[in-house]
Amino acid sequence: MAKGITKRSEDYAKWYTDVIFAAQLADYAPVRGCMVIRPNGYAIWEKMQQALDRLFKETGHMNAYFPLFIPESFMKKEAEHVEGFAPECAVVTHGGGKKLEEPLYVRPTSETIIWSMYKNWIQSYRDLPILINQWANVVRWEMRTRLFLRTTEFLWQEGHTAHATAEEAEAETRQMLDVYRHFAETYMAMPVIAGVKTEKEKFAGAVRTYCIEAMMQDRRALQAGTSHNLGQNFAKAFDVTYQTEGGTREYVWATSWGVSTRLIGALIMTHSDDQGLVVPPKLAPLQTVFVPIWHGDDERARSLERADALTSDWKGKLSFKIDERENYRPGWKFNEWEKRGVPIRIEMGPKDLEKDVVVLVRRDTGEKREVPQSQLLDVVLQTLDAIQQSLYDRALKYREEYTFYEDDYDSFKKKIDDPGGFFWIHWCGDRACEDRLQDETKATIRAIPLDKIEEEGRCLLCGNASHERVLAAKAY
RNA sequence: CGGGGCAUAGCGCAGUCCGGUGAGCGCACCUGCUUUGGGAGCAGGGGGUCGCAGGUUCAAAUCCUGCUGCCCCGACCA
Repeated sequence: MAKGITKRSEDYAKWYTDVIFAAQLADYAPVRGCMVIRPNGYAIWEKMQQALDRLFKETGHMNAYFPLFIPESFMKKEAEHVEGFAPECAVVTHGGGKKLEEPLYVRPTSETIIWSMYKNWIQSYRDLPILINQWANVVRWEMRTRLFLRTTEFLWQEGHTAHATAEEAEAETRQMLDVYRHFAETYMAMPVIAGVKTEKEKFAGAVRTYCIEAMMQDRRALQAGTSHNLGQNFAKAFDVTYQTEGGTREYVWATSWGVSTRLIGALIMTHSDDQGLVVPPKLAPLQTVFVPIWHGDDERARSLERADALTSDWKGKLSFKIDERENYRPGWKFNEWEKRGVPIRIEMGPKDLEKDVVVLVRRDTGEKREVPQSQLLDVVLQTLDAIQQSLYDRALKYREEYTFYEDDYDSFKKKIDDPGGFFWIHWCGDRACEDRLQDETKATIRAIPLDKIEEEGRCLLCGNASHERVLAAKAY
C-alpha cells in the first residue's frame, strides 16, 4: 500500500515531499528554489483565500494592489527593515536593455511602497483608518528552500492598516491575530498557540510581533501567521502625518499582518498520514468522491444511473465527484483518492445496489460503514462535520501529548531532541540567554503566550528570576 | 557560503571502474482483447542530441579538462 510514499517514521522530510508529489500539489520549477503550484495544490489555496478574504471583509478591510517593484531608496528608509530584508532581496538592475538609474527591489513585503502611498492619501483624522489587504506574490532569496514552507517566491496576503491612535493600531493587530487563530482552528483544524515574539524574533521594523505557532507531526513548531504592530516606525520613515480633531499634527500608527502558502505545508504536516494527504473538509476542494463498481456494461449503466440519482440534490451542499472512469479499476481509484486526501469516499457495487446501501469510507480513520441510500446525504454531511472536528481533536491531543513543563536545562537538552515538542520554560527575558538557548540546543523561543502562564520561577539558562513561562521549540 | 550526492525516455534507475555486442530495465504512455469490491492480465507499439562545451582515440554514455543545473544536510528565514 501507498507505493512511493516514504513512511513518516522512516524519514519525515522525505515523507513530506512524497505526499506533495503523490497528491500532485506542486512540482519543482526550473528556477532554483521556486515551485509550481499544481491545480490540486492551488485549489486548496483558493479555499483558504475564500475563507480568509471573507473574514478580512467582515472586519472592514478592502483589497488593493501595489507594485511588485520597490525603489531601493524606499527599502532603505526604515533602518531595521532594510537590515532585516535587504540581504534576502532580489534586485533588478537593468530594464529595457539599459542599466537603471535606481535599482528596483522585488518586494519581499510591501510596507515601504504602501506607506509611500499612504503619505499621499492621509491628511486628516477623517482619512483614518485605512484598512487594506493585498493578495500577492513576494520574493525572498532564501539559502535553503522547501516546498510550500520556504520557497524563493511565494504567495500570501499582507494587510496594511493606518490608524489615528496607538490603541487602535494595537486593537487591529490583536484582532487580525485572532482572525488567524480562528482560521487555523476552525478551517484548518489546526490548534495554535497565540503569542508575542521576542525582540530577537520580531519582524524587522515592528514594535511588536504577534504570531500563531502550530506543532507539526515531527513535533517541530511552525509559525503559521503573524500580525505586527508597527507603531509609528513607517510613518516616521515616510513622513506620514495627519491633522487631529484638535488641529495638531501626529504621526500615523500602523499594522501589518500576513499568512502565506506556507499554510499548505502546515496543513500537510498536521493531518496527513503514510497513505498520503489528509485535508479537512472545510478546505477540501473535493469533499466526497463516489466510486461506482460494476461488472459489464449493463451493470455500469445501472450503477451510474443510481449514483446520479443519489447525488441529484447535492449541488450547493457539498463538493463531490462521481468517478466513472472505465480505464481504472476500483482499487486503483481508492488509492488515488486517498493519496489526494478526499475526506469521504463512497463505494457502491452490485451487492450494495441490491440492498439499497452504499459503503462510506472516512479518509481520516479508514473506517468503513454501510449507509442506507435513503439517508446518504444526511450521513455524508454529518460525517464531514465529524471529520473536521476529529482532525482538530486528534491534532490537539498530539500537541498536548508532546507539550512539557521543563525546569531542568540538562533534561531539556535531551528531550528537545527526543521526543521533541513544545516546552514551557522560564526565561529571564535576557537576549543573551535566548541566544545561548539557540546555540546550544537549536531550539528557539517561539512565543510568549497570550494566555499567560504566570508563576514565579528561575530562567532555564541563567537561573535569574522569571515571572511567566514562554514557549520553546525547534522550529521550521 | 560550507559538507554530501546526482545528471542516460515523462518518472525512477542499470550500464561508466575495464572505450567496441543493435543504449537497456521498471513504472507511466498509445492500440486491441479480457477484466473491474484495495494499485489488473496478455499481445503489440511509440518515445533518447546519454546535462553543456572542448579534448584523447579508428571508435566515447564510458577516459581527460572546463562549465552548468538540481537535490539533501548545516548557518539565515513566513
